[in-house]
Amino acid sequence: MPLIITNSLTRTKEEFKPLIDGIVRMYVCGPTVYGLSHLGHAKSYVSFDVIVRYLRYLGYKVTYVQNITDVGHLTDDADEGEDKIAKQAKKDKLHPMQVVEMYTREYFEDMDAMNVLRPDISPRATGHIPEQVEMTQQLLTKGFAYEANGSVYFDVSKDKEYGKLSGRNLDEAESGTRVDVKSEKKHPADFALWKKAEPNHIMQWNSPWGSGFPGWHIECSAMSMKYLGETFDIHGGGMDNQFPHHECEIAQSESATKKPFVKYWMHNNLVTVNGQKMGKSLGNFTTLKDAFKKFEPGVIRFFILQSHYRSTLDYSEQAVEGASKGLEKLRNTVARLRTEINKHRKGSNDFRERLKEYQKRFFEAMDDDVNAPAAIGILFELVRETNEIIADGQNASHEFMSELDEFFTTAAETVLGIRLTADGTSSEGLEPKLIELLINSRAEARKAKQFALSDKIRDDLKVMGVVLEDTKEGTTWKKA
RNA sequence: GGCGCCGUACCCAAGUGGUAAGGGAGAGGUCUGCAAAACCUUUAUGCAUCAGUUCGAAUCUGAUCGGCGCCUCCA
Repeated sequence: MPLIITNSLTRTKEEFKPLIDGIVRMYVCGPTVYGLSHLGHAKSYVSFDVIVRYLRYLGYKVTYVQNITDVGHLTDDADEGEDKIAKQAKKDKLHPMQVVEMYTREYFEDMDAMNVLRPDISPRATGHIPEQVEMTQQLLTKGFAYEANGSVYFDVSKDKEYGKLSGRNLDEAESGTRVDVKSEKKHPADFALWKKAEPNHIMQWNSPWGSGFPGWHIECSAMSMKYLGETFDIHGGGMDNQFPHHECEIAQSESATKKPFVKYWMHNNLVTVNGQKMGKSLGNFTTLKDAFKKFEPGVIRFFILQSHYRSTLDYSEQAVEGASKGLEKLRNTVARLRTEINKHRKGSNDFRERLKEYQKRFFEAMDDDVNAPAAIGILFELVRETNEIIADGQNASHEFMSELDEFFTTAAETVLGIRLTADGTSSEGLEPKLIELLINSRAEARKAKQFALSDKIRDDLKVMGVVLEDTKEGTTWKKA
């Protein structure tokens, strides 16, 4: 079964065939580091994390590049207004690079917590000013750009294909646009490659056109092509970046190289709150740091994966709560399965054929445009069957149980990045030993029918955030 | 105004022509000193509405209603 993905460029599902056999070169638009990441960011980076994981599982050698935008995006429309990072810096009384450094660290911390694998290369825009200047120069030389008053703009009228990703044409954009025509630009859709800086602008660099800073789109073109080549396989990002950002990337890149820029464009959909986009401007966002106070990071990841990457996901605490319970169910079953394996039970392998069926369906779902929610659904069907086998199973063999465990591990942990053991529960250190001691004392009290004492131990532990659960096999504990 | 998306149970959410996945919540049950947890069973004759195509439609076509995204920085 081949892997099928939706290509935003052709608006169809296509079989995935990398340009070079066995190798995938992939770029995803990273964050602008002037604030904490929120759930919307998480949806994008978790989605592409699973795509990378699955490509690697399929045997591709993936080079995954994701930029850090630490300069150049403006607060305002029409290439005017303030630099967002500089604005935040002024507010916090910090140097812009301090702001950038701080939020870059926070970003990686949040992603690490959600088990998002780090990109192979995390290039920063400020570290690639020469590349951006060079590309701008190239576009000027080839006649696709013009200089105006110390700034350089891309001339969209020179690019016949401008609009092919977003499906809009320039005439309509012109009549419908709310952006005022800026005198410097020849056409309102022209966009800045390089912006002249005012003397008080902190972040500025020398260039052939005077001191300034790069425009919003050039960094992704310059950095992706530097590390992945002039044509590469996958470019990803949020749907809200499709226009103008990705459209402009295509325009400037293909004008500069005269080659196709990207084979497959993949766009993740947005997180909504009561049906509305979660975003900075609306102020309806929940930062990951805040979400992690209520939910384990793995739960947020699981919640995101229960919707398709191309669908919106409506956020509410109730919905995440549901995901949390579901994840716990999956983990409980796998944990129980693992203790059963060690009992070395003898039995038949009658379930093997059925397991193969589940495996087939799981990978078919993943092959169909990385349908993680469908794949998770299949995993839960297997969870129910696994529980049944454990409950009445004199007949499941040790070998079969091991295969089952192996599949759960591969599917959940390797492919989907879902940790099957809860974060923060460790068997190391003094703490678990002390809890075991208390559990044993409580067991003795119960045996002696001293229920007041046994209940007090249970209640006191609960206050400390340790929950005891009585099962047939004895008492287990976990952190609430 | 232009381009595009969506409407599936109380909540989240798969399914894009063959008779409604999955998770949560709810209900019933097993277990249990009690409680919790866990596990099992159950829960949409129907997929916004109306019409059409078809042997067959949540899925295709048209219309209507409702919600949203992009066209400003945004994942």
